[in-house]
Amino acid sequence: MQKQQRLKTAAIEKSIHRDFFNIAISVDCVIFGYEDRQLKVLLIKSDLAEFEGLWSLLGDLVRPNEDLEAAPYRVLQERTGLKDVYLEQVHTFGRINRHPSGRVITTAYYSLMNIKDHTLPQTDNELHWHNVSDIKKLAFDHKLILTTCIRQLQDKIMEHPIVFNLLPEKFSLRELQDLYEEILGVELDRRNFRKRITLKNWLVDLNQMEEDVKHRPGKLYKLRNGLKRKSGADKELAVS
Amino acid sequence: MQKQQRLKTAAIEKSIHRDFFNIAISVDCVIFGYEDRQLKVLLIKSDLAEFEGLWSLLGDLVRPNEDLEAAPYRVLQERTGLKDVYLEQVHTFGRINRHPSGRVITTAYYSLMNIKDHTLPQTDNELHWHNVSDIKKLAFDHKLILTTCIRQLQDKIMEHPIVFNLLPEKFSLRELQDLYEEILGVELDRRNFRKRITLKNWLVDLNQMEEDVKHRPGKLYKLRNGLKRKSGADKELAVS
DNA sequence: AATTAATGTGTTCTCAGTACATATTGTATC
DNA sequence: GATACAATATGTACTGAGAACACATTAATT
Repeated sequence: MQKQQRLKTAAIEKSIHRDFFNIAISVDCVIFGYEDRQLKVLLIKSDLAEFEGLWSLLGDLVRPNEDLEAAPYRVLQERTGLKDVYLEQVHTFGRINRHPSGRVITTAYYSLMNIKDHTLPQTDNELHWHNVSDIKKLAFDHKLILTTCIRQLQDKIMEHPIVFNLLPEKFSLRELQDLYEEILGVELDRRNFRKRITLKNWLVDLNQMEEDVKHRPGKLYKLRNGLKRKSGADKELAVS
Repeated sequence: MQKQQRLKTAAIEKSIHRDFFNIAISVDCVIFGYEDRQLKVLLIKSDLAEFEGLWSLLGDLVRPNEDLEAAPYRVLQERTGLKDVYLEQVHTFGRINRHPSGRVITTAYYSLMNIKDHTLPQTDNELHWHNVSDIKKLAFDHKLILTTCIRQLQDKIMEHPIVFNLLPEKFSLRELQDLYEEILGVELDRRNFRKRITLKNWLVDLNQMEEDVKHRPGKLYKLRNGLKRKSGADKELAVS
């Protein structure tokens, strides 16, 4: 077995020069947005013949001189212009035939952003927000990746103050509850929801009221300072 | 931006033939065991000059015709002879310089196995169990990987019946509690622990007693049928 | 037979989460 | 301007998991 370990190391060195070990690695970003009470995801038209007419996640190959964690940030900045976004690594997918052009293993990240804060580059009309609930089929294994990310998002939002990345700075409790209901796919009791949220001490009452609403305006809140993490994806930079 | 997408696909195709995109991908396995009230991990002596005298996790490059998820199973079988093990994907690590021999991105898995059930290959004296609490430094970024896996293990054991993979088939509640205390790094109240565990309905009372213990023997239990998953790592095979 | 050191079990308390009803406020309608 | 409407705002009782805590039981040792 010791021999095997040596072989392994030798193989790593050779892999830089031999086709045999050539496996590409990419990142794919599930970019969530929220608008009109709908959870949305940013997709781009696939340009592979195999997937004509299908949409796909935003992704790119990891560059040789780029940290893995840096790649999704780069993709996001290239596509949306956004720099400071919430990003989280979710899972790495590597079935042999998941990419028709060759062997590509991909690490999936999800990101949460406020759609209204930044308009998409107008030059690119192949880039659109899609309602998550309308998505039936995607290119590659991207539907599976999307599903995995949604599940992880659902598991996290009650414990961690992350959904606020999807909302404007000021929001009402009703807006917040709508968002939770949309992500979790369930209806929540208004009184209990308020209690749970206020108990967590995530919010600051701004002593302001909603404007331009049809009925009685609600109070406005914002996320408490210090809770907005740019990313949960930098485990690799943390102290060991 | 549309152009960029085309470039991306072209790049994927070229990457199979060009050195420029040559990034190797490996898997590393954090193989946990438990013996003498100590959480252990299986390590191998590193044979890289850069890491002389240091230990490292068991890993290998992913093969071109091998699903990513299959790689850690192969590594485990090669190293330990074990086939049916609990395996879970944890995180993918890809800092540029994490491997001295070249650019290698690695996906980390952890595994839980019962040390006594299978002796290690005697041929390989560079392969040993180490107490997790004694480990200070490892080769590569393997200490960080280990820490990440331990944290994930801690997060999971109260909700999911997985630690039983570390125990013999029959065990007493005291043994189980010792194991939980060792993994979590805390002391637990015996009465509350029993209540929490029995409430989950994971265990079957075997109506047998411990033998060869110095004092009053305790009852023996086993994991209920149907709860022992071989793996939680096959997300990619699940229904989308 | 007495001692020891473990196993085995029950009660109370706290707190988060759930179920549920009524008062209040601003808008829209007549 | 009075009324209806539709949303916001808030309080109370119930349930169940988890934590704090004390005493009886059993088998091995002396």
